[in-house]
Amino acid sequence: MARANTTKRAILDAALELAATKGITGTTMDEVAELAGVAKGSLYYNFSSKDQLFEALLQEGVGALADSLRSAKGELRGWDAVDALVTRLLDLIAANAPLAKLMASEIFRTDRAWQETLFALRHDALAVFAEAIDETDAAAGRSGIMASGVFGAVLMSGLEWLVFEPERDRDEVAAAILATLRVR
Amino acid sequence: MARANTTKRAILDAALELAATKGITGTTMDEVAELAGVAKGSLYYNFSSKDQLFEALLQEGVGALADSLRSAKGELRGWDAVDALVTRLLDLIAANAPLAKLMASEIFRTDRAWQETLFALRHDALAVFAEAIDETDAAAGRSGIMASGVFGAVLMSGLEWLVFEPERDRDEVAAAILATLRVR
DNA sequence: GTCTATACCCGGATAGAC
DNA sequence: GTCTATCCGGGTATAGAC
Repeated sequence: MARANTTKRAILDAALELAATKGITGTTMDEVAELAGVAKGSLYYNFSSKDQLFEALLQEGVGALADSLRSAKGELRGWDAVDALVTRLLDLIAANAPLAKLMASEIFRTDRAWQETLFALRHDALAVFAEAIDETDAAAGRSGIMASGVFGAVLMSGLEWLVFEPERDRDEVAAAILATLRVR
Repeated sequence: MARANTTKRAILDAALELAATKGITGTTMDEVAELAGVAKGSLYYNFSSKDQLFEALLQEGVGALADSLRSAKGELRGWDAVDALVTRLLDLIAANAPLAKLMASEIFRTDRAWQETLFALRHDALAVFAEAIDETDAAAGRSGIMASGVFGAVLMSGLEWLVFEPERDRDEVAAAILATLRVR
């Protein structure tokens, strides 16, 4: 069982790294097995199919993201909370760029086997932003759209930074994002 | 030649529609041929490969997007220009949701045959936003990051609207996006 | 310029030994 | 629980008739 868990871990890590650059459909089970250092048979011992492997991967990754956002909000309210969430999300993206890339490319796909799962996870993460925005005076019953906007701004700026301008430092990027948003 | 052009058009339209939901890798040439109403051989007569077909598709789509943004900016400067660009981009997304989905999923891929092409197009589109931001007093040498943020906010809010909350009306969505941004 | 038919390979999944 | 070997469907691309 401990053995199984470390194998599972290796498989999930390999799958994430490959999918971040090649996409999920573009990643083959052979490649995952090779990078994980296990035989292909072991993939299918630990996961029932390729779809189920990537569903587990997204569940773990996006679930952890939502949890971290919730803890970042803590007792903060309104724009203060949005400010803290933006910064936390940027740090999460920086610490897990492969997951961020994968989210960016999967978030609007509606044909996947794991669609329901991803939709729920996406909702959990955005709900934290929406909740904070609802505590401001700008929400006006459209905090869902606004939450997506803030999330999208951070995601795209964060990946722009990591992929195309990695020489910049984190504080500068955080400040740039906050400068475009009506925070405070 | 006129014949070839209409065939090309049908192929490109079919390819875009399919790729918007299934992704490029997940779209097969057989499916494109069937939806376009032509035989598979005609695909390869008009485009040398699947990669080249999708490169042409992105070139056409993102190129037109950049042109439209530039014309929306016109003589406007600073926050007024950002405001106009946000609204125009939202309209472009609404009018061409499949392209918007495709962009969202392809923009951070770095392993594609058409990587160079897409990078240049992406730069053209973002440059219009960056230029407007540079005309404000908030740029501080980081207009590239800020432009990505604004673009990401509009793209994600726009797709949130079209994919998950289509009952809202366009003006409401535009207002919600602008309300999250420090415009004016 | 468009079609049908086919070559060829690669990817997901399974069987069964160890 | 992990391996190797293999099956089989489906995918890109090409050949050649019309």
